[in-house]
Formats: sequence, C-alpha cells, structure tokens
Amino acid sequence: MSVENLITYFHNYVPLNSKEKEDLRTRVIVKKIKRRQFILQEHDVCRHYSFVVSGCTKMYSIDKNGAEHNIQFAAENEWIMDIGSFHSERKSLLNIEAIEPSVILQIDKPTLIHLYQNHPKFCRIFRVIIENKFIELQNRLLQNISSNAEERYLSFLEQYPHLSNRLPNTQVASYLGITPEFLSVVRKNIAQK
Amino acid sequence: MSVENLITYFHNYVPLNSKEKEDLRTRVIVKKIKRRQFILQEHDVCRHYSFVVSGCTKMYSIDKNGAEHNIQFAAENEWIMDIGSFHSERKSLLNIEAIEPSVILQIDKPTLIHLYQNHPKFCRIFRVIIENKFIELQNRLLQNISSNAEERYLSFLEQYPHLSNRLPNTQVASYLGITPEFLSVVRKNIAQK
DNA sequence: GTCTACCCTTAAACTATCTTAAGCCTATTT
DNA sequence: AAATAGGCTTAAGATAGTTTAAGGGTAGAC
Repeated sequence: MSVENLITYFHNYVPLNSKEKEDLRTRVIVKKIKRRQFILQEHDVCRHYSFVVSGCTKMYSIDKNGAEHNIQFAAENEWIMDIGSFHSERKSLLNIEAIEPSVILQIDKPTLIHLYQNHPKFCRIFRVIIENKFIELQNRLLQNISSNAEERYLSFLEQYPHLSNRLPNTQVASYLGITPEFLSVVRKNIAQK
Repeated sequence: MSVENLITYFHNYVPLNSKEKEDLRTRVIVKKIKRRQFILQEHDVCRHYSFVVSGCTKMYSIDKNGAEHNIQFAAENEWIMDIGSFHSERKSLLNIEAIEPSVILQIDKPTLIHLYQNHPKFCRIFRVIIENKFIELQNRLLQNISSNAEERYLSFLEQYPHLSNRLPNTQVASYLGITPEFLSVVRKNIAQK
C-alpha cells in the first residue's frame, strides 16, 4: 500500500500516532499516472498537494512562444504542486506532468485543513517541508543570478545525480534556463577538460 | 513602540489574544541599524528572524570575484533572514545589511520555539508567511529562466514600485542578475520606445 | 518489425550580455 | 572649500547564449 510510503516519510520528521496514520490511510488519494499524463493543467485550479511515490514529474510554464520552462522536478518522496493556486483557488498558470509512469498520493484542501485542525503536528511538518523547499529554491535562484550555464549545469549534476541520469537533456536545459543546443555545447566543453 | 507594528502585522493573518501579544512585547528585540550596518555577516550563524519596521535591507552573497548578488530586499513589514543557517545553526554564506537607516525587530530561536509551543497559532502564521515567500521566489525564478533582462526589469518595476524608487540602480542590477552598465543600456532602450 | 517522434549533436550566423575604460554628476567626508 | 567615493551613462571590443538548419541515433507507437 503506497500510503505507507508517505507515513514513513512523515515519520522522518516526527513520529505519527495511530489516529494520525488512520486519517492518512482513509483520506489520502492514490493515483497511477501514465507517462505524459497531466496532474495539473494550466487554467485549472490546483486542488491537491501531490507526493510522488514512484516515477518522476515536472512542473513548468509555457511562454508566449510556446516554449516550456521547467520550474521543478519531483521524483520519489518529493512534493509537487502549484502552492499559489492551491491556496488562492485561482487558476494556475502552470502544468504538472508525468515524465515517467508514476504513482502519486494526493491530499486535497479539505483533508489538509482536517489534518491541521485535528493534528497540530502536521502544521509543523508542512512548515518544515516548505521551509526546506524554500531554501532549495533560494539556492537555485542565487545560482541563476550569479553563475553561467556551465556552472549551473555542474551544480545540477552534483545536487541531483538521481535526476540527471533519468532525464533527457532537453528537460535539464529547460530547468537551467538555456536551450538544448547550448547545453550540448556546454557538455562538450566539460568533456574536453 | 515598534513591536506594535509587528502585532498589527500578525493581526492581518489571525487576531492575537492578550497573552500572545504580551509574549511578543517581552521577547521581541528592537534594534536601530545604521546605513551599511550588518545584521548578518558571512561566516556567522543566522540567529534571528528579522522584521523590518522602517528602512530597507538586503541579503546578498559575495562570489569568488568579490561581486555581490542580491537575493532579497526587505523594506517595511517584510521579513529577512537566512532561514537555512537559522534552522541548521550552520555558518551562513550570506550577508544581510541595511541600505537605509532602519528599525528592525528580531526573534531568536528560543523565542520562536516558545511561540510555537505555547501558541499554535504562530505555527500557522509562519507557515503562511513562508508559503507566500515561496510563491514570490518561485515567480522570480521562473522569470529568470524564461525572460531576458528587459522583461525582468520591467516586471521588477511593476511588482516593487516602492523599492525601485528607493534603490540605486546598482542594487537593482545585482538583484536582476545583470551588470549595472547593462541595466543602463536596458533603461535607455525602454526610454526610447 | 516498421515507422514516427523525439532526442542529441554540430556548425554558422546572429543577438544578448559582459568587460574595460572613460567622463560626469552628486552626496559625503575631510 | 576641496577631496573622495559612489552612482549613472556611453561606447568599443569580447564572450555567452540563441537561432536555424541539418544529420544521425533510439525508443515507443502502431
């Protein structure tokens, strides 16, 4: 049962009691997602926090020229959602899509509110989760304003070895904010050193 | 009394009761900061969440060539801290410095823990604060991987009019991830349209 | 099994951004 | 009042990154 993966994950933050586990088991939604299937589409409201049990997903925006820009990947034990749309209940400008066949767990807003109100522990857990996501994002932004493409690529390889093996380079380029052609040049330069 | 500014600020999230206000009044530290004074220096641990009552501050990193890269500004009613260093208690790689003479309020870790343990409301408040900071940062990152310097500058002007008036362009350039000279060119191009 | 769509690479020409250097202006320090 | 440091602009030459186009490889679709 894949909800157990989430319970184990939460346990790494704070141990859960049986009532808390029970609430998760009865309320969390399990979904099997095919490659290229959407978890969230632009113009819809993001209704769930999604936790990836297996597989890999990406969140991206499409610009006025139709180009995709990857904001985030999420593989095993990572969260993915448009948190702005989720809380405001306004239409999202982002897409979330499976890169590999995936199993995800979803928590909708009523469930999240239920968890917060009945088990204050979850407020702490999700505060820490979002703090960690914030730190990660801030580091990435700093990289983007202070480093060139080669440095950003090397740092991506170092920080996400489990992703760089699995992802096509087109996806990595979109994440780094460069074209696939230029990533190819960057890789060639690195190889020649 | 400037702690009242913070109380009013929290009130906009959730009303506080008198015990909660009292705890803030007795525990929050008030500081007057001169222009160019440091609130946090690289190699120190970030020991406080800082709330700007008046004035303006910036957080930046210094790269291997000695260049500064602005990660965040914080003016009236905004928070600034190296949240990674604060929680891990590891040495920060960042600096926080006043751009204008400022008054700030500081919450240290024992106080924050006290607030979380005695008033669960604060866990919710800070979760929402950090969620909002996360959304803002994610939008900025998206801009950085998908837009050129002119688009990023225009969007900065639109989103932070209260800052763009007060900041020297060198600081804005460092925030956008471009050189001051190139920002000058960008501004000229915009003016000529 | 064949086919198609996607992925990766290369190169040439183009555009965006940086570097260096200089000059001017204004606020602050002496 | 003079001196200095910081901030803004301009321009020329250098480097980083994009665009377009083409060719070859490979995995999933039929």
